[in-house]
Amino acid sequence: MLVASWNVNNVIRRLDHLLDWLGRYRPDVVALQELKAQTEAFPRDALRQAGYESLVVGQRTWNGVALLARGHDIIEVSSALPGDTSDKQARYVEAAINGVLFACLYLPNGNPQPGPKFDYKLRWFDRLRKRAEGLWACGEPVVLLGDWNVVPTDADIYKPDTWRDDALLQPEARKAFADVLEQGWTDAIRATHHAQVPFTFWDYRRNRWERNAGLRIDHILVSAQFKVNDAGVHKEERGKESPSDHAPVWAQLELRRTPRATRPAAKDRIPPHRARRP
DNA sequence: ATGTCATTTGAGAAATGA
Repeated sequence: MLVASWNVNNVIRRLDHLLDWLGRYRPDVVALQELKAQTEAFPRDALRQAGYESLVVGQRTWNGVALLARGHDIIEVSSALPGDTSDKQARYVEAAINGVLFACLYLPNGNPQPGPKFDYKLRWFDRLRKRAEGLWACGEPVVLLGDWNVVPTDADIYKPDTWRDDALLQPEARKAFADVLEQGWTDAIRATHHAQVPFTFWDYRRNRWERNAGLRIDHILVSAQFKVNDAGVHKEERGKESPSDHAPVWAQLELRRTPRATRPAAKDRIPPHRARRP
């Protein structure tokens, strides 16, 4: 199963690139962020003609997330991250697709820091950590993917020192990400690239694309039921004319034959009537 | 502080977010 995540930075402006990319790679499930469009304005029909059903949580001007699926229904689980009903920003959508739970997320950027925006980022991250904990424990295969707006380590950025004060590198944000990973999730890019990870974002300013001055802030985390066969970044999308400032990140996943994290193999299970005997 | 890109407000240029 090929899954991918892409912060498209305005889905309407990026529609041609998106359709072209979907046609070339045919991912099974796609998470989109920064739609910058209301739900009614989302190009649902164009995507359906390309073979994709969509579940959209849109918002005027800012934010907006969506899940796309090819050949399977999308069963909505949640259109908001639990934990704060007063939070109206469209940053989270969760759905079941072909027996797998997908959480598409767009974490707050948090700049400038310190300040209220950074506080919001950390609160949002804490709510996500709690949700991830519940999803990990539910026993189903789960994929958490999106724009996490966090550079996990200094190895995930071209030159950390010039970004040291940025919200994306703050120790509190890095710890929040590490705390989610600590639950057991596998970072698909990290697991397949080890020391030399690819970047996923290159700021529009200061010729950062031309200089490959990038950051790794888009992440795909998978639960223990999955084997990550391969993962990467479709970097060429960032080199196109009028690109998003992010490139798509992808992972080729396979369900393990024996989901050990869920339950033991049949031969190892103790029949209930014998287990109850003293 | 700057840069880039796009949008919003409100009617041109400035602020906002990323």
